[in-house]
Amino acid sequence: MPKAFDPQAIEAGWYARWESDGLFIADPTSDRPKFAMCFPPPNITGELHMGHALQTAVYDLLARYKRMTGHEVLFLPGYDHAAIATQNVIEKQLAREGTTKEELGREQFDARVEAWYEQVGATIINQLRLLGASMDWTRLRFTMDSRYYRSVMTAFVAFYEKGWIYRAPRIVNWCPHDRSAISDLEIEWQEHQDTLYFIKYPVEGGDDVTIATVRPETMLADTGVAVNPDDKRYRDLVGKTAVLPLVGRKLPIVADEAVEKDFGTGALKVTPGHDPMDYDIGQRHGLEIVNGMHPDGSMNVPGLPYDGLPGLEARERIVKELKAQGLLVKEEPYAHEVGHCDRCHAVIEPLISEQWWLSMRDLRDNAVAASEAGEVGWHPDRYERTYLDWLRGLRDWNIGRQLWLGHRVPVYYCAMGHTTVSVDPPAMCGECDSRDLTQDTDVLDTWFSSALWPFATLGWPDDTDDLKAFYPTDINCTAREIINLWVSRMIMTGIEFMGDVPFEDVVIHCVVQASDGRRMSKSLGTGVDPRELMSRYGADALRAWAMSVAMSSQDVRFDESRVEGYRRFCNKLWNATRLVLSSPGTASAVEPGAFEAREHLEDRWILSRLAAACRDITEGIEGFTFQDSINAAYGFAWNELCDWYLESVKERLRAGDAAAQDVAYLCLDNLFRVLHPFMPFVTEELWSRLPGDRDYVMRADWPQLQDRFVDPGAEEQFGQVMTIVEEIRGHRQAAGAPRRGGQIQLDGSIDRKVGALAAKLAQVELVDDLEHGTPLAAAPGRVSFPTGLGDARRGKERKRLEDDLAKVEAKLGNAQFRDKAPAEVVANLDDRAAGIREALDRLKEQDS
RNA sequence: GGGCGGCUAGCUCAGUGGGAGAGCGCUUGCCUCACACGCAAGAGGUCGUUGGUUCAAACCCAACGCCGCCCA
Repeated sequence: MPKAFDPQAIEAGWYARWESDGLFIADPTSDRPKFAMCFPPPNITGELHMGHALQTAVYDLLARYKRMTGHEVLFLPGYDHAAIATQNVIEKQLAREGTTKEELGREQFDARVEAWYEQVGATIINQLRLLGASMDWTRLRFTMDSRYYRSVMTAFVAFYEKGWIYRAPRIVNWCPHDRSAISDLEIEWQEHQDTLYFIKYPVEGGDDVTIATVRPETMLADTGVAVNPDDKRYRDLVGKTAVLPLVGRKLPIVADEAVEKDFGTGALKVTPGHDPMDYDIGQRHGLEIVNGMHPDGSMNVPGLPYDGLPGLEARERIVKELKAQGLLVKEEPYAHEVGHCDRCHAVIEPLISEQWWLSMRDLRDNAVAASEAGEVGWHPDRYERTYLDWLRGLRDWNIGRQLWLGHRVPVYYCAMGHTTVSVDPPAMCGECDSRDLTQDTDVLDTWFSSALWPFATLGWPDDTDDLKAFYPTDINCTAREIINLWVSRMIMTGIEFMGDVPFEDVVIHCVVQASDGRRMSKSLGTGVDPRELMSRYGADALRAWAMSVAMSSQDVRFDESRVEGYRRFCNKLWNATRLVLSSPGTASAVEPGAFEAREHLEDRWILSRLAAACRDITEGIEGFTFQDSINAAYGFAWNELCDWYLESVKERLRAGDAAAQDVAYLCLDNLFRVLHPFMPFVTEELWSRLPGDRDYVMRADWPQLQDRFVDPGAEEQFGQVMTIVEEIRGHRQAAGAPRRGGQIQLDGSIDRKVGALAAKLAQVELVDDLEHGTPLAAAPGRVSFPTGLGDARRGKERKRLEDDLAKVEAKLGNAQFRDKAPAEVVANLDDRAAGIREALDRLKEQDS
């Protein structure tokens, strides 16, 4: 066995063996309890980042744990087409090549997209394998697969037939670069330093009114002026007509409560075609809607000199002209938040546009009710509010996108203007039998298809075995920013099409930040590549780190040294195994029955600790507090098993002591089982090296040690050993004595086993009588070293004890404390005080 | 603007009402036949600030400050 653990040497081999032996494949006909998770489709726009690594580690932990606890596990992988993001990537590629998608044409463009999906899909899958994700690759799904496509069409048609999908003009977030509507959730807000322009609009009859705006170019599409009905300043103007400068359009002046009196002048120019609030005001007062902008963001004002100009250029010229006409009252600096497309970063323009909408009323109400009824568990539970707050304020969903990439809306028009909606392309018009049909050019929002993920991947709308066996799934794990985008929509569609929520629990993991405390950013170069980490530290180390932070708080700064720490932990496990394996003879068993007659204190102690560790680890997983599990495993393995137990039994192991071997193997065997979901590779490797006929730890049973090994007496006594040993070592170091040698004497009140074990571990000789020695604080007894007494430490120890005692006594001296505190708290403190006094007395003996 | 989270050792973070913790880093001593990716012993903290509740506050409450995230 090599001296050091080398992750590269073992990882690929084990993954290939698990996979070729079919360990990842789910059997829908199994009679075991089912456990299913449909892995979220990672965006196929690039490579996996730390967030994906973290999320995958959580999923795979649960998958492996559930397999070991007797479940039939489906862990289904897949990815989505990320229409807008992918189209952006391809367009950037084309731009670098000096061409555009329009020049290329749809067919060529589709081919480019295909090639990209193939390339990036393979990269993503490869990275999930490197992480050790035990996914059922025979069920890999992609949102653009023909089967999945059909699910999406079926959902659209079903909604349409219910009357929930409709086409209507509304204000949308328009990305002039992508020339598509985008979702509210795809907007990034950034503060801009802009100018607030105060512009005078003449009013028929000789008056005038001044409005304030940051976007003067939109005035060309103004169709009204609004003031607050309570605003006394403008009361007389309501009902009159203003005249739009530069254009001459007549603008009714209306009173509307939506107008803020305190903003600007309190008078608002109403542009229903370019502002959501203005649109609403326009609807209430019957104002005309003018669309003043082309899809590329340039001005659409035929007959005016600004027609066709880019927005900003138009703004400059308009301001200049207003100045010339004396209509620009003043300019003020103004800071406000401006929306940008989170894919291409273009400034988003609110724009009136004919779009496909999905009514949210019933879907939303059902999703709210399901969560309120406790059908979905949230971890941490505070995220339920994030979800509910968003849902309650939810408006109809704009599901259409004006892109080249995605699921085409299954709506067909004939020359007569009839509309046919159909899952499969219809041969003829449903109304007039015309065969001259054209399909609507809109595609669906990627989230519309992803919303169907937990059942579309299982074969819906067909009533498949998978669907019957595995729906509803058990867990969805994701980042909190995905709650609204995706989780809520899966819940809505799951209830609608399957009659049940798509998963029982939602687990929200933390966000990994760069070391500067901000989001990792590719453009700033603050991102960290999980593959690089794995190549340096191994997948197990990365996963163990991920589990130590995933659920601990909502953000975590990335700290490479912690990943490195878990690689060292792997190496520690490796060497502990090496030590035990090097002991002569054949271990008799891994069968716990052999341990009924346990003589050695250290054996009883470590088995008791093993049971405690297994319990803590299991509880951490069940409660989604994975950091508690990994901490318990780490602490047990390193601080208890390696530092104390193996040190205690080294000689016995070397001598081929069967009991020590049995206990050591039992500890390692169970430790590797409970660590397997956290660190699958190293545990599989080491478990396979333990004696006996072994299958895979991956399909071993989860330890059920329960109370069999719990032994409070042994814990108490071994605790005594540890404090005595630590004190002797402290004296030794302080005295500058050599590493071994010296004598201790302990009173008869100390158990013989405790004394012997302590002496062995502290490398001193246990004697019955010691003439000159430093008294111990930890136990009645003395220690001496060949080079001196070793009392340099004594003064300090005494000070520490005295300080401690003072604190405790101060508390105990408080009558109100004795009066009101619970009896056991008082008793505990009394005990502590007594213990400290005893220790101090022992130290003082020396002085007398 | 609304919401959420964080502020504890030099760094990254645990700790939810009664004894301030871990990993890394640092200091000192050790290549002790599992491991120098190691062993042992140490140093290091008015637990963001100010009030309040309580016999008792890192922990509960209020206000404030700073950092970050989500949403509008």
